[in-house]
Formats: sequence, C-alpha cells, structure tokens
Amino acid sequence: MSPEIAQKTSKAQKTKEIILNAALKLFKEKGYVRTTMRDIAKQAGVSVGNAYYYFQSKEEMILEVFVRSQRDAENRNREICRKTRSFKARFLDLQFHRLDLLSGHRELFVVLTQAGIHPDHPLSPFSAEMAFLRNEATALIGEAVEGSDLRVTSSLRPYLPRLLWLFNLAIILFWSLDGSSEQKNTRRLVELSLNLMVPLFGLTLLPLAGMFNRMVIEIHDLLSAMIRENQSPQRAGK
Amino acid sequence: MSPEIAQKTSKAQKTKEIILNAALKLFKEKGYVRTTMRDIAKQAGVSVGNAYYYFQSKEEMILEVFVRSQRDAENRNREICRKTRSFKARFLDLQFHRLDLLSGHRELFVVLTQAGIHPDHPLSPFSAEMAFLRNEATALIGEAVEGSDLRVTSSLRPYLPRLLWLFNLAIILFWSLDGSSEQKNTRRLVELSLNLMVPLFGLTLLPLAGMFNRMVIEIHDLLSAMIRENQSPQRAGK
DNA sequence: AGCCATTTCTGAACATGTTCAAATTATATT
DNA sequence: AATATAATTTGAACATGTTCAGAAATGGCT
Repeated sequence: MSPEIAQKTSKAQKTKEIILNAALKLFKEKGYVRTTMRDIAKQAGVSVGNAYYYFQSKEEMILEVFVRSQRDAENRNREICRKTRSFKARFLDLQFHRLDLLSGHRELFVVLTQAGIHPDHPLSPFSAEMAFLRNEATALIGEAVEGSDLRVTSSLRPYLPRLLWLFNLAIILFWSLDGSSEQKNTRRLVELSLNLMVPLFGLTLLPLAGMFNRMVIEIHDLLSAMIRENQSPQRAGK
Repeated sequence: MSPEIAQKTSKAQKTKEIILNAALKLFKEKGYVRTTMRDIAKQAGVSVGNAYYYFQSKEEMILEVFVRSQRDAENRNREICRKTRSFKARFLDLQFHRLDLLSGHRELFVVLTQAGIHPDHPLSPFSAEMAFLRNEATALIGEAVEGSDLRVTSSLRPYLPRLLWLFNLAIILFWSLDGSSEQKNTRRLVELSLNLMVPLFGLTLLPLAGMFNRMVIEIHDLLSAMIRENQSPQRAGK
C-alpha cells in the first residue's frame, strides 16, 4: 500500500525533494552518466553523504521518475476506458501516453533497463522491491482488457494482463533504444504487433486451439518464474 | 574476414593470451564483478596499463569467450544439418549446444547484455564492431533453415535468418537470467516457442495471409533498424 | 533549561575502471 | 653496429560511485 519504502519519521523530507530535483535537473541538462554525485550534491547544496542518506544509489533516483509517471497513467487509463471499448485503442493510448510523458528521460530508462538485467537488483522490474509497481501496472492493463472488445478464450484471459505487461517491458526496452525521430519506429512496431496479436488471440477461440492455448499458459508461467514475488513483509523471527 | 580487429604486427601477441587466460581464470573463480583489473594484471604478471594495451576495457575480455563459442557452433551446425532435416531439431541443437558450452559463463553474458543495451556500445550485438559476429551467426541460422522441413511462404523466407537471430538474442537474455537448475526453464521455453512458431509459419502459406506476412516483414525492418551496419572499411579521405 | 535518543548531515577515505606520459624493448634501416 | 622508428610496458594519477565514523541538529522528556 505504501509506495515509498521506509518513509523516515520526521519532518525534513524536504531535503529529499531538493536533492531529487537537483538530480533530475542535471540529468536533463548533462545526461545521467555525465552527472556526478558531487555535481548533484553541490547543486542541491548538501554533501555527497547526505544524498546517500536519502537514496541508496545514483540509480535509485531514476525510480522516482518512473513512479510519478505511473500515477499519471492510472488516471489516464480510467478516462480512456470510458471513452472506447476497443482494446487496441486502449492499449495504444495507455502505452504511448506514458512514453510521451517520459520522452525527456529516455536515457534514464536505458540505465534502468541495465539494472533490470539482474532480476535481484532492487531496480529490476522483476525484483521484490518493485512488486508494488509491477502489480499496479499489471492491474492497470487488466482494467484495459476488462470490458474491452478483445476476443480471446476464457482460459487465457487471466494470464493476459501479465503477458501484456511483459510485452510492455519489451516495448519500453525498444523505445529506450529507438533512435528514430520522435521514436516513430516504436509507435509503428507496437501498432503492428497489436495488429498481429489481436487476430491471434481470436484464433484461441477455435475448437482445436486447446493445445496451443495450454502452451501459451506454460510460456506465461516460465516467464513469470523470473519474477521475485514480494516476500511477506511481517516476519517475527530473527 | 579477419575477426580479430587490429592484430598488431609483431610477436608478443602471447602476452594477450596470458592476460586473457588470467582474466578468464579469475572470472571463473571469483566472478566477473569481484575480479579487478589489478587482480588480473597481478595474476598475469604484468602491469594494469599493459592489460589496457591489449583490451579496450574489462568488458571486452568477455568478448573472446563469445567468439570462441561461435567458432565451435559453426562446425556443430554443419554436422547437425547433415543428420536431420527437421528445422526444430536443428535450431534446438544449434541453440543448446552453444548454451551448454557457455554454461560456466552465465555471469559474463549478463554483463554483455548490459552493454548490449546501448546499440552503439562496441560490445552490443547491434554495433558496427560486432557486425562480423552477427553476420556469421545469422548465416549459421540461414544454413539451418535452408533445406530444412520448415514450411513458410517464400516471401518471408529471406527474413527468417535475421528474425530467428533476434529470437536467439532473446533466448540468450532469458538464459543468462534463468535461475532454474541447469537452466531447464530456458530449454522448455525455447521448445514451446518453437512449437508455437512453426505452425504459425505454416499459416503464412494460406491464401489470405498476405497482409500478415507483410506486417511481419515490416516488423523485421523495424527491429533491424536497431542494427548499426558495418560502415565500409576502406575510406581514403581524412 | 538540561539531557538523552534519534534523525540528519558532513567530508574525508575507499575501491576500482581507466588514462597517460614516460621508460623500455624490439624491429628495421643504413 | 648504430641509429631511428615503432611496439610494448610501466605505475602513478585520475574520476567517480560509495562508505563510514563522527559532528550537528532536532525532538521529546523531566
């Protein structure tokens, strides 16, 4: 429920804001790599050590950008779901509204992706620490699927949100590397993929598709094995 | 044609071998991250600077492992293609023979993958520097497709090697993160994916598949846009 | 006000990949 | 052999993310 982990008790959370803003400003100006922790500290008017009091690492500062965009995406999704029942339209909008928001921060995503390569890295989309974000995002996709015009066999339906979330990860990966102007290629790629996927989902309704559907589910399970679930937070023992 | 770039002229290429072996030994013993360049230099009995004379970076040492495995895969592929016409069997063998060879070096691949996230990074599978490896690997897959029992429309056929090479990248990514014992999950995933893909390729032969086939080709093109082609090596100008 | 615990903050020190000017060694040329 | 050029090697210096022991500030309590 509480997104910010370990909110320290008392007042001076303002410092964290200051440091974060300093960081984001510099990231935008000089890029992530060329911004040093010393730069950030100086810009924020604090010591290097203080920055590390609020952030576990330089990378972790990136996370905030992502969290903020997700909050925004939630509202947006609700809006769109009211406007149209077309699954394709919903998914495209959800995806691109967010990417547009983040277009100033592509480099940050490259770094995030690099971290994501280690499923145990706190910033990996598969990590336990990211469980809340992952679940929120998956639920969001679930909302877009629900009540849409997407035709798919009911046995597959429960797996769709997560499968689409994984697809969404792939999109973000492609997007963060996409050198085409305004990332037009990403747009086109997603549209094409949906054009291919939606009819394929339709095929799952055919009488002989049972075996294939079961394979899709198994693929889902294998991919999901990469996910580190949130271990129960309350543990009494040592 | 010449895989090793910039083979310096004279004798002491032996030093490079020594340093490389020292590095690989330590990587295996203590892991890539915990092996420092100072460790490597000491183990090889040279100075740190000397290691940098032969390798552009610590990461670049990883490359050798990969190159060596590719040489091996080539022979293996020829063998297998003689033994069976089954595309699935050929591809599976090609894929897993290589992965088995590399199973002691999974961590190295994680690092390589991280580098690969930047298409311009010399170690990225998409980079110009890697063109020769990429083309070799793609050609290898082409050999496996050619003369196999794979049923697919001829308009798609020329695109298959590269599409499958991209698929192979995804597999390697999954594999390098696969925590299941002996990477069984990877094996299963590839098998399932092939079981899904092969019939889908068959569908491309249907009379109404034209539009879908064209979409697949366009997806191929979009993904290929990520690739930095080898700029012509011979340039007279400055 | 005085005192203790907790939170917040500091800056020097550390680890490690990388660079570089200079020293050394090898090779080619006369 | 002598010399010039190129290849190889060195180790100290650098850059930067991160840690850490302790200083300063804050808050609560009597």
